[in-house]
Amino acid sequence: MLDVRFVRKNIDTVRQALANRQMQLDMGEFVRLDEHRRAVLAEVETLKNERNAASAEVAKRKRSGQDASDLLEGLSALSERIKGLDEQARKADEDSEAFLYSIPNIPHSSTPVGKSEADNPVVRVVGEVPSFDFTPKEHWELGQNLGGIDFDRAAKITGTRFAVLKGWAARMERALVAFMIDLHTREHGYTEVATPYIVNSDSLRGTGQLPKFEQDLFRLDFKDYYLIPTAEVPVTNLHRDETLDEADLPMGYTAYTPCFRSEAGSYGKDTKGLIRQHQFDKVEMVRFCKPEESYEQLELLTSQAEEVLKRLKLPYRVITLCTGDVGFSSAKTYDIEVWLPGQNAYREISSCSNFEDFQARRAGIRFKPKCGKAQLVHTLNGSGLAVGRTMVAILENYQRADGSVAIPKALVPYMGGLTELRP
RNA sequence: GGAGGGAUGGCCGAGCGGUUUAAGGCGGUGGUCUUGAAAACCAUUGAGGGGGAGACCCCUCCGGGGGUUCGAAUCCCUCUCCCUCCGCCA
Repeated sequence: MLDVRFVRKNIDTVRQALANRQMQLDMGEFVRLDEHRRAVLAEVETLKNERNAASAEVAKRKRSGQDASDLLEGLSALSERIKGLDEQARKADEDSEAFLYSIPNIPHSSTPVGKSEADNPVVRVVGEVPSFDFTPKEHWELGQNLGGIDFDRAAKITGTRFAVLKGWAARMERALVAFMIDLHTREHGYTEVATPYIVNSDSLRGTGQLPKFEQDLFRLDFKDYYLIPTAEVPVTNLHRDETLDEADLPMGYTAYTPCFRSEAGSYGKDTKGLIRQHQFDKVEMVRFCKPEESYEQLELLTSQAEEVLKRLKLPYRVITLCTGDVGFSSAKTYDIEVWLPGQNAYREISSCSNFEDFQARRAGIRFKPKCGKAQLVHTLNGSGLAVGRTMVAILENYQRADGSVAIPKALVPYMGGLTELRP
């Protein structure tokens, strides 16, 4: 959420940001709602001031045993008027806040202006794309031939967009999680956390999934609970409504969690394989920092996600999401795309974003500087990495002509010494 | 599932209709003292919103929501969460 006072004073900046994001939103409506809200507020506050003064006078007289019935006479009516106006003020507040919640973050000046994903510039290309003297297979074929990935039984147990991993594949998922978490905790200074996979709606509002993206979530038919779409939600909300110590910043958490997404609106997209599942595993990194350091923190975070791919010797490229493609809450996002020989394409495997104070404002996450008032932190997060897609990338990049697949050296210790998979 | 107890500022904790503009303590910050530090003492120390060029002023906030009242941290209803005991349970 943006600062209401910022929006009020910089309405044209907001309009430009919306245009750059290819979004239609009538900011004139916001101005009307905001002015109405302040007018009602001014009126009700004047009356409350009157009432408070009169009540204090009543108290004073009663204490000294004097009669106060003349004062009491009009007060009942005044209170009734306040009650009515308070209701109007509440409504006006709700309306303008609802509008404010629908305004996306302002893209950072370094976020390139563009209409769609076609305009995302490539920042760097890393690693060598492997060449094959045979036609490389796609991962689902490899995975099924090697007896590790079973989509049919998953469909029986649950439905489409689920997978059962068996034997080496189940172990590889566990190995990848351990490998990534070890890297981030031992070498990148992150604190590992294990959080609930179910969160309440306050948490989802805090990170910006609600109110706008309810259709992407699995909502439980129990209380106000949702399955998490990413560990970003529980981990960022660890510090919701807290004031952090300046000395602790910047700080980072890493967490492994499954993620649950309804994938509403993506019917027919990536229907085969592990790329787009209702449930997938992900290792996430979340950072909290001071405003002035958040862009260097974004570079750091991105490099830490890239390090996973470097260690696994998987070729990838980094792109900057342009204004037309960057997420609702993000001011700047780098996507890391891994090379998939079977698809002959780069596919997203990590997304690293700086939300500046957009989430912190919603979630009430502050820090107290040595001198001065508490101010909002900046929050960042990035996948480090999506585990299923990492497995996809290993299968496709490490495949051989005979259908066997080598295990990346860095992963061998985590696979109990296993160096290759054979049909 | 049953029966009780609780939720107050960064933290602990008093308050149980109008001298609460939330006592007191801890912590934080500034100062006095000191070569420096500690101790002691003094002062200061929440958030959100609105108005104003500014000095400042006003409104709201004692877990959430609703009610009673001229007036609610305080009384009533309701929800959430935490604790204790019983039952069930990985």
